[in-house]
Amino acid sequence: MNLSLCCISKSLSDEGHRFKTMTYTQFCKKPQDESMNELCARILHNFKITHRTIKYCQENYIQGYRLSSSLAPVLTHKNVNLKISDLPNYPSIVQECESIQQTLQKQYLRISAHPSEYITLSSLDENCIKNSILDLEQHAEIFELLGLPKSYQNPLNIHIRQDGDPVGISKRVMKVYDSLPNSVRNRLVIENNDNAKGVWSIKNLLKYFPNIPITFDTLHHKLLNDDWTHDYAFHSAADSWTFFTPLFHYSEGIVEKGKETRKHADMPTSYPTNYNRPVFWDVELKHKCHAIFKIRQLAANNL
DNA sequence: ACCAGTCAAGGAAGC
DNA sequence: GCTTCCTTGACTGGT
Repeated sequence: MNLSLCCISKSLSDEGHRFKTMTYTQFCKKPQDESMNELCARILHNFKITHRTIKYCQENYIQGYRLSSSLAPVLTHKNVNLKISDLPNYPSIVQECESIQQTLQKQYLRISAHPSEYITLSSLDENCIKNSILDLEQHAEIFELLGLPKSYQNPLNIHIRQDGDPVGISKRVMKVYDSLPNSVRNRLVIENNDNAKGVWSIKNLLKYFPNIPITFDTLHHKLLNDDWTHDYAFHSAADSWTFFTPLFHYSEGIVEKGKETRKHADMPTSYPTNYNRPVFWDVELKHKCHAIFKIRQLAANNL
């Protein structure tokens, strides 16, 4: 079973290896020089934490890693609008990324990313679209820095945030999609969602986005299955990846009043089913690496 | 050292 | 139609 760690290793985090961040509000509170120096230092630090986490995955035979979506905060804010390559310490960041590439060459790890939940390519507000594209482009810039191919082997996964008429929404999304740079478009995949009155089930994603790989998320599907069984949705989504190995999401919801909610649980009680197909699973459980180890154990016990 | 409040996004959902 | 919620982990400032 190919399992993938999402952003953070809880073990490393507990040892004090944590990402650093900065909000736009904080950035504005101090003189620009001072804030920029601090921001650059934090971003470089984040690449080093990423490198450390990648090594952790390799040491523990974890086959995939989802990059944090806040490696380089503030830069994509509309009033800042900087690329990583604009930073004064860019050479140091490049150096760290080259070092990460060397690490990746020693032992394969499938790298992916899940840009912000707030990305929307269907918005009627042009500024929202613009901000979303900036965010996606920054992710692509990081993938390029890591020397990753522009393909679904290293996917950028997003949701269709907006619910309503799927015809109009998909039309708007595809118009933006066609304008995206190759570095984003060639990696972009779409995940099912689970809003109570939502339309973006696996069934509808496949129907309205027939040429884009669809990410099957087990928990979202439980909450919005649109009359498709788990195995039918799994196989249909897997087929959409054609000759790439699908990267799916596995999670379990906290049970409240006898009902499974969309809130992610800390640890698994079960494990994902592959139906004998090759699949990678991002493990979206809060205890991160510990959840991965538990899934392995549960699966091994049932062999 | 610890704790509660803050931060960011844009659409959903509730009143 | 307006307000609150969602989500996350780290930052911030007060004790």
